[in-house]
Amino acid sequence: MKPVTQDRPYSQTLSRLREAGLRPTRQRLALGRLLFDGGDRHVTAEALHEEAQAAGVSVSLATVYNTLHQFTEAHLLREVVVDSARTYFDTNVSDHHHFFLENAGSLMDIDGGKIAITGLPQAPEGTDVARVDVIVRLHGTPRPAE
Amino acid sequence: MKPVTQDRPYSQTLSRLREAGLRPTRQRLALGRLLFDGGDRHVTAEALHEEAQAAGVSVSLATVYNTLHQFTEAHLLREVVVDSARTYFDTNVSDHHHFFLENAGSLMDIDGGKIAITGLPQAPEGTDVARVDVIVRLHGTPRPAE
DNA sequence: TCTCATATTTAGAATTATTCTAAGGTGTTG
DNA sequence: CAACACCTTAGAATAATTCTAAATATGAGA
Ligand SMILES: [Mn+2]
Ligand SMILES: [Mn+2]
Ligand SMILES: [Zn+2]
Ligand SMILES: [Zn+2]
Repeated sequence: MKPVTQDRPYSQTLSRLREAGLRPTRQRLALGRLLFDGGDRHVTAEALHEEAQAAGVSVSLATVYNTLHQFTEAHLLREVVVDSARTYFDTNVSDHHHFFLENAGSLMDIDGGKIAITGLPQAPEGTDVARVDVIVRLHGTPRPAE
Repeated sequence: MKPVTQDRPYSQTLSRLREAGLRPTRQRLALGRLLFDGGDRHVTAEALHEEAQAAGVSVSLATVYNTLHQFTEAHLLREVVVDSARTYFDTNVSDHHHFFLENAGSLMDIDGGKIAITGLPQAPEGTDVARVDVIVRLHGTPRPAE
């Protein structure tokens, strides 16, 4: 009888990789589980790399970058541009927007269905709207009022 | 009788610098004129540096960066984050949003007064909204329909 | 199961935007 | 004009990301 390993197939990483035509390598499976198990996440390459190390998964930073980009091409992730210094990858690929806490560098989702934008001028001749991003930039309040 | 030089005081760069407490150096005056003469502009440090060279103004790239940041602190400029590879500086400091043509890397203003965003959830406890950015990402259409 | 072509990983070098350092030049004020 | 703080700048340093090219793993077929 097989022992119940700590395999957590919640994320169905394996089938996701298959559908995307990506070989289920040890690295991609491990990163996929870190990314897709549990809820929605916003990660940088560096942060995911450290998380992998901490989880005992040996993956190079180059592979983390490769994998994040491949997952993005496969629409398993999307990029969020909020900071010109680092790139965030988002496991939530549905239509949504973001709170960005500039101090902490952390992102929170805003459901796309809850927001409406009116009065947008039409896109210039010869262009198509690829996406509309709303970023609500937040600053921590120094002291909670007493 | 003084010749009519190509000084174009349209931008009132000198008085702007004075108000900001910045010494009107040759470099800051030249960059200020490039930025503020004529209409609203969206520039990268590199692009402004090249423009200065082309205009025969000798300024180092480090000074272009310093100046852009000082102008931003003085609210003569603002930063626009649309691309995680480069920082854009915007001479339009009024409330507005952007079209971003991803192919060309160019920005176009959308008047802030024309847009309304409804349904935004309130900012999390302990945070203040510093700004709301709307970015409409555009892709060029391959062929104009005939 | 073995083989082999192909996909993948990776260390380390390279690239690129931006920032830093520290030394010399400039604007302002008395 | 002197004095000093402010500025500019060349070049080095940083940091995120990409590239290179060599080693390794995967999977289809024998
Ligand atoms: Mn401010
Ligand atoms: Mn960078
Ligand atoms: Zn998100
Ligand atoms: Zn603008």
